Amino acid sequence: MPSITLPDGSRRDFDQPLSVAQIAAEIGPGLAKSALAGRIDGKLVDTSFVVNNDVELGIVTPRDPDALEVIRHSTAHLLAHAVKQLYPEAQVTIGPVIDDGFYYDFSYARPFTPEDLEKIEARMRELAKADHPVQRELMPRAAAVDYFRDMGEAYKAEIIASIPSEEDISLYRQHDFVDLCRGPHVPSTGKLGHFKLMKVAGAYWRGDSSKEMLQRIYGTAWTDKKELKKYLHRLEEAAKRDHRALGKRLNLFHFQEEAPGMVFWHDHGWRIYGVIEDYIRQLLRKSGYQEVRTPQVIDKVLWEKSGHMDKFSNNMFMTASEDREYAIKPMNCPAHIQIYNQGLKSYRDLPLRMAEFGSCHRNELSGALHGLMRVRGFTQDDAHIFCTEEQIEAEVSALIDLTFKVYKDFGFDNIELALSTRPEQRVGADELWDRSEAALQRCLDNKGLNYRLQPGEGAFYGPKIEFTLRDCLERDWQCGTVQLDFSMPGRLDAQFVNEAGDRAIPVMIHRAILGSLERFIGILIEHHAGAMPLWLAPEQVVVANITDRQAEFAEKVVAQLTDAGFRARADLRNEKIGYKIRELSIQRIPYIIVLGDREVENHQVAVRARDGAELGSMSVTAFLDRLRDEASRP
RNA sequence: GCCCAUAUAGCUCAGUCGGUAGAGCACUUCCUUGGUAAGGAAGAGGUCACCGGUUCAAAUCCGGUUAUGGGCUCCA
Repeated sequence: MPSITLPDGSRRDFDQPLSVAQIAAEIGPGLAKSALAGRIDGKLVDTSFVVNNDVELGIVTPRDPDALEVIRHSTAHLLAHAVKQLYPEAQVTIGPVIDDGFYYDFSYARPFTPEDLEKIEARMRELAKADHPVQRELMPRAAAVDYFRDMGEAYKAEIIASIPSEEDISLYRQHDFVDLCRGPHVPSTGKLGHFKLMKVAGAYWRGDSSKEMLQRIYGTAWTDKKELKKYLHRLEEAAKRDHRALGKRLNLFHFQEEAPGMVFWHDHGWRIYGVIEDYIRQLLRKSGYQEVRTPQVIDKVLWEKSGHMDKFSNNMFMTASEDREYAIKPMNCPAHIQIYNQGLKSYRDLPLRMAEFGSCHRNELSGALHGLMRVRGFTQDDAHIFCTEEQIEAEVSALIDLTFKVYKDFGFDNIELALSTRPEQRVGADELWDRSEAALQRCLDNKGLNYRLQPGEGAFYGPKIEFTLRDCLERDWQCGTVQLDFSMPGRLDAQFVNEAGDRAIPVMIHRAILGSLERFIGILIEHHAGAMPLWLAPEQVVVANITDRQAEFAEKVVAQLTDAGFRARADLRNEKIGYKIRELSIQRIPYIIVLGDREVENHQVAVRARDGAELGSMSVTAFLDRLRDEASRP
């Protein structure tokens, strides 16, 4: 007879098998009412699951971290239930849980409209209110295939038929709706309610772009009303930070129809770009890199040799002149090898670290473009390290440290790592892949870093470590990358003379820290909501006079600030001070200096910080000290 | 590239049933010299994304193209 260990360590013995729901009721009526699922020895089960041996049991209530998973999954079923009632000809396919919610893919003759979504959501609420019990049943696989095929659910039948095992299939039934599912689910639809349908989009059947397009309905679901509201609020906040809107408002950059995916940088945006470039450049010098610059247009022959034409010709911009075909440089590594190849290298030259603010163009699919985040023309903070196999670990280790430092300087502390291993389409012998994957893994392990394994996600020439940073809205951005490459140096004839006097092929490490400057600036804009930290702000100080009488003094103050290396200007327009302050505040200027007759008389400046704080009057020297202190970080 | 939606003044957006275009902000000029988030008045500003079709008549209806947005796919 079952003996149940509860999460608090207490044990209860029962003299007959009981369901999770019954056990919850034994513990307390409140618990029985709020039970959504059970967790048996760490595995989630339905509340109807019958316990007949000794286990550890947790009751999943809305307060349990696992509750969201169950609720979202069940809400996806509720969505499919409503769609089948309203549009019986629609076929169901899959409906998984995702970050913040769920989706369900349907096959239907026409796209769902926003009005359809409203109707569906209303029906979902009715079904939830009716509190239909959700029941699990088992069916042999072959019978399940027939069952769904007879219902006209060809996609479901296909999914079931592709499940390899011969074990029974579990189905979940609620009212007149039944779906294939592993579960678990909430005991009845009344447990659901804090959800909202978000949008419809197209999605390929089985994620394959050669297969038909389905209608995907996205929804969000939470354990209570407050959580749902919090999520919707977070979306609003994210929308307010959209770098495309801020880029326009702050006059940083624009895009236009004639150059899709290519940035027109305006003065202020280009200042940010320049500050970042200067920062990286100064870091490169300290870290033993040489900086180079390579051509934008290079004969296609080089790209054939490197293997890029083979794999990426669809995404490369081509041009021709005098019967020669050229590619617009999509990446910098082959060009860097050309520099490396000038002059015979010795093992004493290694490691040789070569960096470039590499301007690249890739003809990304039009539908993939997205503001600064996904562009066709961009600049990588790229570098390649030529080294021996023995040097890999030290180099990669230093790169990991360097990357963390850069992110920290830009205000990102929350960084995740991933190790991506050999993809299906690749160059190089498996033995090389074994060695390079092991080398990266050793680096991560030796540093004691946690990382996610991403099998098959490596580059075609080697495995990689990827750095993902999380911004203040908890969104993830993959930026940095360290890639090992045992193939390309050999393909492009890179060599060095080793200690024995023989020719050997160096290993190449590809690495970028920011990724692309364009994208990184987009991330910065959103992370800071346009209010760039002082050292990055395009305009650091604006000096505003109250009347014409202070114009001359204002110019003098600006000159002093500019001489000290700060980005400052005067706002001498014939406008009231309140008007100027409002406008400059909207422009997110870090410091506004207000000058009236008092300041002129005392030879002081009245300082107002971006957050609205008035810092009082001080001498220009004192203000400069403050600026220097703040801007010296990093 | 695929699915859906959108495109009107510099910006944000209205524009009903097909009858030649409207607001706020910004801009220009004038008045105002005002102490910490919008002072007042006047003025100028549009081939309604582009190409074609229907119609006596198209911002409006239809088709195509381009770009953008939300997804999918892709991402060296």
